[in-house]
Amino acid sequence: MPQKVTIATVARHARVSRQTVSNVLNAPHIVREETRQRVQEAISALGYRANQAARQMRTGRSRLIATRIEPTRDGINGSVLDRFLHGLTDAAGVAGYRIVLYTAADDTAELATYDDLLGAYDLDGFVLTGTDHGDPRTAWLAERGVPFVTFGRPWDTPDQHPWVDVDGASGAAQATNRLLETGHRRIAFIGWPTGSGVGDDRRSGWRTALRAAGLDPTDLDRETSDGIVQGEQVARNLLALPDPPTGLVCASDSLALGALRAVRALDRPVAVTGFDDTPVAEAVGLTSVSQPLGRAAARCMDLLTRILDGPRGDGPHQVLLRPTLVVRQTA
Amino acid sequence: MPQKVTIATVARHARVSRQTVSNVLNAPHIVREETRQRVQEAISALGYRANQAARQMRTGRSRLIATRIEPTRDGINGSVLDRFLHGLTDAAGVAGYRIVLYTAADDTAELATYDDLLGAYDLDGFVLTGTDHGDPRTAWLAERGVPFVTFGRPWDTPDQHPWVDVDGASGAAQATNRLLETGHRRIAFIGWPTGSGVGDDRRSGWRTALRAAGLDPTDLDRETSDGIVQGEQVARNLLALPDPPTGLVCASDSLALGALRAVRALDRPVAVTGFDDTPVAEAVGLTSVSQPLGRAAARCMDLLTRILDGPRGDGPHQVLLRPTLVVRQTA
DNA sequence: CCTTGCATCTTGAACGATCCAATCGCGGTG
DNA sequence: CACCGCGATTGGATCGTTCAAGATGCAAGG
Repeated sequence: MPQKVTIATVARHARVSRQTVSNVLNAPHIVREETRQRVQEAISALGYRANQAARQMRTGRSRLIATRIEPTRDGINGSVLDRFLHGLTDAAGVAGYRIVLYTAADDTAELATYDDLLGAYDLDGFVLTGTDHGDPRTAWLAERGVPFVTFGRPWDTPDQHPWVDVDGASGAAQATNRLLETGHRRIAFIGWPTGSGVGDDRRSGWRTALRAAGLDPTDLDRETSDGIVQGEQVARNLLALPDPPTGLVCASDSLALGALRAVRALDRPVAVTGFDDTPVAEAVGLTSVSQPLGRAAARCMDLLTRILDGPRGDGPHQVLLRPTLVVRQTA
Repeated sequence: MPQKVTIATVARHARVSRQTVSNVLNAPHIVREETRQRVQEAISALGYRANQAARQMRTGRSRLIATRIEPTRDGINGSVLDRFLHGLTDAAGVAGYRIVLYTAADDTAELATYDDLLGAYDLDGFVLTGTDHGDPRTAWLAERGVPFVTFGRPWDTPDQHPWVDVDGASGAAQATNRLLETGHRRIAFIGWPTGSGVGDDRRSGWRTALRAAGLDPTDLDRETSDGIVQGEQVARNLLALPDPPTGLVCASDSLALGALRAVRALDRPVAVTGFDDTPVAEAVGLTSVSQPLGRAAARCMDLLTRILDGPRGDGPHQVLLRPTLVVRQTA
């Protein structure tokens, strides 16, 4: 049973005072080089690790960042957050932080959880995902001066806080352009009801791309809630038009999967693209828009540490990343 | 800017000593009822929350539990861990713990991370997932007396530590029996190479079910690494036999998806079942074995808190849960 | 009336780090 | 030779909590 190694142990071993050891760790430049090395050797010889609890008590900083883990609603889209979370954990580790998870049934419960996490664990900051119009969470956090970054744009308030997002319009445009390049002229969009920031963004990309090609998007724009069944129904509907589309750009892989089912019933080929490049897309060979989740997570941590670790060279506080189109069999 | 509320603030407000407040929180039975209520009122009136860092420094307990988040290897199976993680976070919250994430490139890095987490954050325990034969992690942790639970059986050493697992043999047997009940007599198994605990377990379930029905599994047992392409290839091979199987029990949804592709090329119907009931299975209508991940996570936390929060009524330290078969179109 | 025991509550110290103010050594200056 | 300035180092106080030991009050027992 090895004795506990504290800063005092290291100090004795290197024949300096505790404060000098502390300085070596927190302000190396004010310690003479020779002394610094001696202390460093003692640290690694003894396997010393600063006790976070003690440090936190004194400094009020925990080096802990919270993020929420969702109850895998759809199951398909869940994997997006899963991958983001992995990237976040990685990036946090590099920056010397750790990710703490929490769940919340609804918004009220979530705010209560914030209070708890801040009060009991002295969390340094939050990473929020899936923000939508009029999100109460950002206001709550901003009000209390808690550092946070959102993955997802604040759709109402312009740039009140740091965020990272993926350009959904660009993604949808890329998918649409791919179809245009392969000769399609009648390209429909299957998306969510207007009103959701993410959904409207993707829709606008499709619309813009069509218009840029001199085509009219009227009649080809459909709205439905997310899901395979819904996608199939809407797609069937579209394909029964007098002048049916030959390409379907979908706002999610779930919708695209449904669309694929509708297409399979036909004898003519219809191109389909999805969104998010979920494992399902890869499995069934669905062309889909892939979000750079690892990079997004890294940028989130970057923005957050910039706030936490003091005013470093500024750079932008808002980051918009471009997704890429992964071309497979369906388009 | 509200003043920080400490145990001393509460003590003053309730006109008792700090220690009495502490007792109300940690050992309510030794405080007079009347006093207890007065303190409780002060606590809620002031919105007091015990500072974890200070508590941790004194007790050496952090109420933090670590678990690893994997780099979504296959992508399909990733969602299993995702759902488990969500359940774990929930269960931990109820028990008054929080989940901290970490990643690790390889086993050596993982052990180093353990050291770091224990040294710096004083973690209370670990939940390990995906244990396999001769896992170095369990030995390392056990050696140092660190509390941990594994989700997944230790396949070599019999019951050295608490674990929770899902009965893969039962799952495969259920899938096999379903096919037997619907009239199938030639039922093949597509699994992973022998040597992996999980894979062998599932294979044995299929074999046992066949034997119990008086059927001979010889010739119908196949081994391949996980993946859609691999599944397709092996299935095609099986279906080309002189006396081909009419049902395919697969060790994973990935393999089953591949098998489905092979089947689609045929004109006769062949039943296929998968394993893990991933979102993909639901998406394509694949019959699959569903693991009770939420319950598994809850049992993990239960076993862990039993170790951490002192000797409660024992009960078993090993839990084997039964999966259920989700019947869809493919079988 | 004093002792004993029990229940209840209070006081001082400790956990391990950082912050603060004071001290030390040392070469240069008046 | 006393003094100064400056960088490097030191000891003490501090964060908020729990532990260990001591104090208090009350009732029963001798």
